[in-house]
Amino acid sequence: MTRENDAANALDFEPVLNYRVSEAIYEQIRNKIINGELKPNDRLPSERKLIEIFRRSRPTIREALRMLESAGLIEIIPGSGGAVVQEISAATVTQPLGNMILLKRIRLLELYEFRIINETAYVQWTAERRTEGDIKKMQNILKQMHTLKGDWETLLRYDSEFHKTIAECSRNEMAKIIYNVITKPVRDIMYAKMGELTLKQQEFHKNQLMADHDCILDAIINQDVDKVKELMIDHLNHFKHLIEDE
Amino acid sequence: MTRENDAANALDFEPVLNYRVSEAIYEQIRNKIINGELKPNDRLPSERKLIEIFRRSRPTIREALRMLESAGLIEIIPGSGGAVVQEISAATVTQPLGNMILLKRIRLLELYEFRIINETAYVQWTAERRTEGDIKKMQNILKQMHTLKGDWETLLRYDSEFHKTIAECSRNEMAKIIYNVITKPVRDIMYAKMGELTLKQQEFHKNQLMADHDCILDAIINQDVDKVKELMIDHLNHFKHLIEDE
DNA sequence: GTTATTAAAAATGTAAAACAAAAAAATGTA
DNA sequence: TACATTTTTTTGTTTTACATTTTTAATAAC
Repeated sequence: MTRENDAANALDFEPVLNYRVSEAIYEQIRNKIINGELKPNDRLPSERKLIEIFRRSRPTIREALRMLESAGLIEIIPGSGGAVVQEISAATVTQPLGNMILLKRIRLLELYEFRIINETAYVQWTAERRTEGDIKKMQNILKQMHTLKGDWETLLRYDSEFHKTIAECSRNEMAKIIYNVITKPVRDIMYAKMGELTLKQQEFHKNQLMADHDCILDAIINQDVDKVKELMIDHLNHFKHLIEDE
Repeated sequence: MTRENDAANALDFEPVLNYRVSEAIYEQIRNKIINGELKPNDRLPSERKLIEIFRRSRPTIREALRMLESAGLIEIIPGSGGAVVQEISAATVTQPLGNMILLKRIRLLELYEFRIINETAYVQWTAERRTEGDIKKMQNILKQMHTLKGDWETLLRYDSEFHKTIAECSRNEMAKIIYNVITKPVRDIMYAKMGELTLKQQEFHKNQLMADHDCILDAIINQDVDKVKELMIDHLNHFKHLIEDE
């Protein structure tokens, strides 16, 4: 830190940005969405009306709309007037995260390491806070899994649903968000790797998966926080090797 | 799942998208960046040249560029010809994730709970992986903090820098991202709350803050993983009440 | 009167031409 | 060579126009 920087920080100066009109328009609309003035399914004024409102040309307006769309904040349907404010989804985060993985800025092992400590926490919270309804929901998923003869794809879908339910039952909104964000890239790789294994190996993993889940749910029901933590760590470590050296 | 859906899935149909020319151009350029054909600091052709290459009008080209920019893949500097491919950074994930947190209106206590389990993990990783350089960096921050007489604002800035350094030294890219996303909303509230306290209370918290940090750094240096975990949990719990009932 | 068809209106998608502003490159001068 | 000025290039913005698609309204048929 230089002295100049300290002085600037103290005075709370900020670099002058937003010199582009389209960015300024983007900012204004974005803020109204962020602070709730514009809610999901609300319609923005049509392009022509936005021209009148902002007193700017149509290409400029359209560039702003393109940015909003790219950020996942609106969806534009031609013909039917006005862009529609979107319910923000995990995809808006999953996509750039996927980019980072593809460009090797994040190693999958780091992501998995991160997943382990997070899901361990979620399952602990769930063990503490689970309701009768939660238990029924999780039991149902496992029951369906057991009656399943099927392929890996469907099995992994149920596996994902089980973990997702745990995240939801943790009653922590951040847990849900992060779960959704992390899951996709990790699961994409795991599914691919699973296909490369022999049938015997696949069978082994399948049995392990279901046994692990059963134990975890038992511990959740018994609210055995320490045990559920250990079980989840073991469970995730069982499948860690599938994404190693990637 | 209906039978129709299953049939569609089996045939691997996908909805027809990309009807917009600007999106198709965006996709083409994005793919060249993702697969490495275009590397960071490479320059895209100028808008005029892109018009010739894609044989499309300028507004269409510009909308594609605006999308690429919005995704954090390029930066456009006026005058100096051509958009520059960006080194993809955590910011591309931080921004939409930040949007999500703001839009989901997550309760601060949930966010803080999430912060505790995450930062506890980060500090454990850091204790395991810290280098001599890491230690020096953290010692430096604490030294500056001790010589500081100042106000809460500067103190909290150093506090933030200490925690941020821990996240960075954890050598997990997700840790950095999540730290950056969580920090700001939590810290904004804490700073406001701190101002409402009496001078005596402020002094007490100030001393606690610095004592905690010293202990944590000691444990990091000694690579005492269990202890550092306890210390971080205690440290964050000391300040938890500042955001309660918010 | 109700329904189906058709035409009009409105909205987004795209194109072309023009000018402003700012940065880089080229030029000329000392 | 070093500097200042001019020219060129590039992005930012505006205006006008037309194509395409969807919605709405009007019209015709039953």
